[in-house]
Amino acid sequence: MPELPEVESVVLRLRQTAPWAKIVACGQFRSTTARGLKRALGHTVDAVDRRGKNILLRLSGGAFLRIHLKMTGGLNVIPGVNLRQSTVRAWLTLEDGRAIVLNDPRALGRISFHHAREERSLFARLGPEPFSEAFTPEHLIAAARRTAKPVKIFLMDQRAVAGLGNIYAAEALFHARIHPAAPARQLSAKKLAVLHRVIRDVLELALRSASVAYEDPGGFAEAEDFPVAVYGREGEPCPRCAARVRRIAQGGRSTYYCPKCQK
DNA sequence: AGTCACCTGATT
DNA sequence: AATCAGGTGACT
Repeated sequence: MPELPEVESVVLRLRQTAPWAKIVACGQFRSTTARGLKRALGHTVDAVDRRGKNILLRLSGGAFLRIHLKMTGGLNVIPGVNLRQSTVRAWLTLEDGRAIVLNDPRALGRISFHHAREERSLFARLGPEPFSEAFTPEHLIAAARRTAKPVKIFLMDQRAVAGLGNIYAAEALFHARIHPAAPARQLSAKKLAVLHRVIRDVLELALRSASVAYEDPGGFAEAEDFPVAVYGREGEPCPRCAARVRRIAQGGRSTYYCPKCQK
């Protein structure tokens, strides 16, 4: 999926399509894609929120739909849904004819219906929003002290901070000059304070780039001008020191880093 | 913490 | 044919 910046750009775009007409029909091609979609019928979307990488469509009556785009999902509002389009996985048709469509080539994206009271437990294990006041250097330091994970796994885990994925975790560690395999608990408070700051910097810059993404209704477009330093650049020169970027596997995923800058 | 599972498409 | 992909939850 899109990581936090791309999800946020989807949310901002959805908000621009308000006011919303009543949801009058819905559909999905497989049972696993969505749960309880029909319970949204007759309601309107009152607000669109984001929690970590989750999109929340708050409905009249207090319930909400939780949408997770996973790796390749996209959420679009279009004049009408084209069910011949192979990436369409689920849709909500509005009374004015428009449709909210989950497009996802890999079909990993999920939608679920929840009552308002379920929100707390649903996100109980999700860490603070990176731009919230709750996400302080002290919070990151305390979380790091509690884990045995390598720092890159720790950042992707969503419990210390919500919204980082494979790309921006690697990019943040590059800018903080921290080796991705370093145990999080062994990092100094000073290093973690730097990491805290670069997480915000990286996400903010990515968010600006991501505002032009997701124009492609068939899926998602890559953020256009985010200056990727190491991700996907195995063998290419580090932009800071020109050493070759290295790729290692962590938790079954690729991690990219500069072996000279990140000790 | 690593591995698999969920899915499909692009690339080697 | 095999490997990889911006995620995450359920295993071991």
